[in-house]
Amino acid sequence: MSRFDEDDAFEGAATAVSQSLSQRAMAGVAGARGTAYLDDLNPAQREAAEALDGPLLMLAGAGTGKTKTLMARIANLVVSGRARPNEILAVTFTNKAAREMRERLARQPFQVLEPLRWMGTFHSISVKILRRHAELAGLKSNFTILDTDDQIRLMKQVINAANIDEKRWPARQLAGIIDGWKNRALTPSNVPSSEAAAFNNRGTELYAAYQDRLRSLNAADFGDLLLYVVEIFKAYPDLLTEYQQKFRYILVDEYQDTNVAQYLWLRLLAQGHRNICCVGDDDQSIYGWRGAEVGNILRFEKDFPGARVIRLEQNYRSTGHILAAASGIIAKNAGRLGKTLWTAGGLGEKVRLIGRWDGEEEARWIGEEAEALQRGSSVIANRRSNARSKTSIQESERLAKGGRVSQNAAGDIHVSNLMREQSLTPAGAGNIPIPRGFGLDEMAILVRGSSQMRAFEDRFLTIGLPYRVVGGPRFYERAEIRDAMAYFRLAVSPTDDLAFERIVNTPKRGLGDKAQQVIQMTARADETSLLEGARYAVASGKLGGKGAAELRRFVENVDRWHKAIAAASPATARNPADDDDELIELDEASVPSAHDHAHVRLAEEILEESGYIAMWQNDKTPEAAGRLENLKELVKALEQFENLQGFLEHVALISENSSEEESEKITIMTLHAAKGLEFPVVFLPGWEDGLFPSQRSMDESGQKGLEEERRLAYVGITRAEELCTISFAGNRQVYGRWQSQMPSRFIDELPEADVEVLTPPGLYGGGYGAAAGFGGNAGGSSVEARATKADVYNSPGWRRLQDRAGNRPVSQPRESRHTVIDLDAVSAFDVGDRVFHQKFGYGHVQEIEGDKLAVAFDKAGTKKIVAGFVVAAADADDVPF
DNA sequence: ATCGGGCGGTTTTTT
DNA sequence: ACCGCCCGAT
Repeated sequence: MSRFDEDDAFEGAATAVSQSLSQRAMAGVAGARGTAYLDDLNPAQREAAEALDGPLLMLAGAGTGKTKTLMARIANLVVSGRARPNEILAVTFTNKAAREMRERLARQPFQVLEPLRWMGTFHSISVKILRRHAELAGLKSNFTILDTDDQIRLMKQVINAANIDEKRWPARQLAGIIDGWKNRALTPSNVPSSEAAAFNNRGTELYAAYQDRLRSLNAADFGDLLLYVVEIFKAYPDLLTEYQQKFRYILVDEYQDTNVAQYLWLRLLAQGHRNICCVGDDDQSIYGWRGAEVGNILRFEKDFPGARVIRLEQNYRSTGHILAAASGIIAKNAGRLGKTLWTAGGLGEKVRLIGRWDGEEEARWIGEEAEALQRGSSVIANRRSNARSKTSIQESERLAKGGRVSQNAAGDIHVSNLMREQSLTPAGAGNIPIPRGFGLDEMAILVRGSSQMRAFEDRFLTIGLPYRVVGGPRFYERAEIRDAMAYFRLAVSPTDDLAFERIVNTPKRGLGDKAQQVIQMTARADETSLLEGARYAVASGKLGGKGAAELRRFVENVDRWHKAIAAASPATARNPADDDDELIELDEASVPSAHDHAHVRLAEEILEESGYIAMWQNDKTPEAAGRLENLKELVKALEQFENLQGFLEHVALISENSSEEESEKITIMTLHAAKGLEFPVVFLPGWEDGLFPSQRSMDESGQKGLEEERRLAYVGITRAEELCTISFAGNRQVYGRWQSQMPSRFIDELPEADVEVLTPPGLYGGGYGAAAGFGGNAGGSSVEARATKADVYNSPGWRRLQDRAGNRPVSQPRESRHTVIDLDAVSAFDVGDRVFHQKFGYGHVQEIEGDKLAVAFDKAGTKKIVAGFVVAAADADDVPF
């Protein structure tokens, strides 16, 4: 299979021109007169770009010009003669970040002529290193990389082999546990005894078994890639020294997202020279749930004594009000490194806050607002400026009679002189000023969870508003793509048993469980691959009937494909251990710029001859056409590569949506996906307790979880450049059930002075900010504060709104049967109390342990819950639904 | 061997 | 409400 230099060959194409130049221009940088690239940096940026030696932590807030600074720093490293580009290790978290940095570097006024060969993700760099020293980890250098899907399937096998009921102990859960261990750089023998109880007391045993299985398949999962490198470095100090000397300077982006394994990886490499520059923002750490340790960044100065810390705080992205709102929220978090964003620009628009009746209306309002903004107005400003129109006059009359909220036929809320009543808008602002007209692709809707997306898609389809969903099912994760890839994998390495299993009966070849068992048995008896087992099973007559004939054809096909591949790539014979940078350069230089496309034709043949294409052509379901399209796209993507091996390696580490259309569309994506992006107009819907902050985060991680949610809120707001609109709904369908929602506690945390409330009175009674102090637990009783908000939904304004809703079933919001308990009010419960939990329903308190309760739920069994997230319930008979 | 109905699970996402 | 998975019926 492919080796570590092949992605270089791919990336190499883009740098081919500078490549040939590099042989002459050893200085590595051209176009830089002295240090001109430092000129347009602000003082902090400049300091960070010039502090080249020793450990440096660059705390770069959102929109503070981090990448620009990094570019200058890299140029500086090279120009000052401290390092050649290939002696700089630049690590990013995602491929996207690596690609962007590479492109950005290419666009600089100066040019680093040699490529930064060691710029990439933790994983891709690890693979590079690991392919050279695979045998030290018990692998061959052509090991395959399993993705999550393979991983789960393998784990299922391990669980079944251990005679465990896979129903009660699902593979996904085991995968989560093992991933967690790998993230913390724990090998099976290192797992602390305190965690021995994991997975029915057999976690470590299964972990060991899984690792054995992987090794016998010559495969590694994502976690292994990092873990093995760490293990090798620890076990072979001489080798580590080599790499320490090779990477004279280390740059790390998004340091707040690193997990323990990545931290150790970096620390090992940086140990000698300590020339490590970590860039990050503790306030944007939002991946704790998958093992990221904010602690890494908080601890930096202890890890690297004498480290410099430079803060980039001048923000070039957002207006003053937006920054102030974001800062106000994040200030509620404890244990920050501390950073205050400021801007030299103006205050701009206030952050706008609006409540709606339910999720559908929220989507409806945002859709209309998006349309209005295109014309440079706002739905609300619009209505007002149209005060002469008939409906508006009627409404004005109604308002004059004391009605404060009305609704037009479309169900829109018309807002009266709310602003003046609430004194939240500068006096005399008779209109809501909208800075300018915005294009749809300047707008984004950022949601907490993908389940929220559908309401918007539904609505936008109805009104014909073009939208784009980012982060849907990834191209390379689609079934048809994975099937096709399995064919390619098997053709490249006929011993790839996982690939064999996946496609031996796809399309249907009459090979069911029975036949596949025979193949497995035969292969195991001969200690050989499934393909060989199949060959023998057919030849020896162990397998008969029409399945056998099909299987024979299948085996023959694979043989033929494999031969074709072997014939086309003599390079496979080269020993990867010989590779070093110089050799790679020669290789890249000799790559013909115009590939002949033999491997593309072969891929087409494979898909044809296997009957896979025919399978979808015969499929009458509506998705079939799309799947065929995707397969075409896959084949097309192959053209970018030299051979199938290189392609497979690339895909193993990368997943991206390949089709990127250009037309004007509003973007819908999750807050997580939005990190690092910016939009002039941002909508942040669904700010409701339980949804955002997410109930589950809080249940699972308590205060820590809440703080991560808060950082997510911070990330969301700081995506906005000019206009940021937060919204919430009073009712929402969750898992098919209608639930009444309470506005997010984060809304209370927004600084009043930076927020403009567009919500009709009554929808948010008690006045904005009435509940301030909740969550900070400094103020008075949160119980009261929350109760006040719950009452909002029984207020006259709310009722009226409800009556007028007309076109929908009016489901009376459930009355609060319970009082919400303060996060810290543990003593509020006794053993035996009846409690309610948003997700698990009703139950009785069994045990109290610090701030955690053990609750026996009626339906969900016994769970440990943080006390703040259950509420006292009236009595056992009082069960709703 | 293959199709369909019932059942449980259900965030966020990368590599 | 929806999706994927497993088992029972064809």
